[in-house]
Amino acid sequence: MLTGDIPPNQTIYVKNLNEKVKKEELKRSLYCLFSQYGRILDVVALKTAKLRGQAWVVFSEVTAASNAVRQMQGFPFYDKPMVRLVMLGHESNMQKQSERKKRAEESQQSAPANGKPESNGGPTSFCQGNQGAQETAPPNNILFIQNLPHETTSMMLKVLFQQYPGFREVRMIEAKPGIAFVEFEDDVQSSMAMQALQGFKITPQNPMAVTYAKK
DNA sequence: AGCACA
Repeated sequence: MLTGDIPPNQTIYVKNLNEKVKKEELKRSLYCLFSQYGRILDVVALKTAKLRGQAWVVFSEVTAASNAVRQMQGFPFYDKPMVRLVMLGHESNMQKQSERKKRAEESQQSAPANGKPESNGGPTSFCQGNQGAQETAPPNNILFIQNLPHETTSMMLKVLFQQYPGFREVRMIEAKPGIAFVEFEDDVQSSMAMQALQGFKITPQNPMAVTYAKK
């Protein structure tokens, strides 16, 4: 199917995950958390002695994987910082990885969770803002920002977003801390800003999640 | 610490 070169890998490896979290919930939360950066094909997590506390997240885009790796370093996930997130793809296991990827694509319909947290009594709050991954949401000149620290002001966001052409304004809702709307002149310009500031951390535990606003 | 699901 894929011609020529082995495509650059789009799988990231995470470790130092909280081993007390049940496998299904872990996968669901990872899926939700990483969906901010792009479409996810698969999440693998096992609870065997050797593999617990680790996971593989397969993105459909390499750029998404690389953004996720950069921006989620240190993110407090179930009380443990995600340390040493890495992108896979050394010659040593290129072969295996492209097999994995193929399997992931084939079994895409069994991708974990569509953002339906069934609160099994655990902190399943990592979906708090997935109103749909940005890749599937239709472009909009208005961006929806989530996961902001509650002390964020519109002034702070203005400083960040006005660097990008077409910036119009920031709107925040007093009653709903942690989110904001940022308007641009058109959706090409809003998209540029989204790419640039996706995952930007106002504090280390708040990588901002930028999606297109719903219409 | 730890690098793959069947």
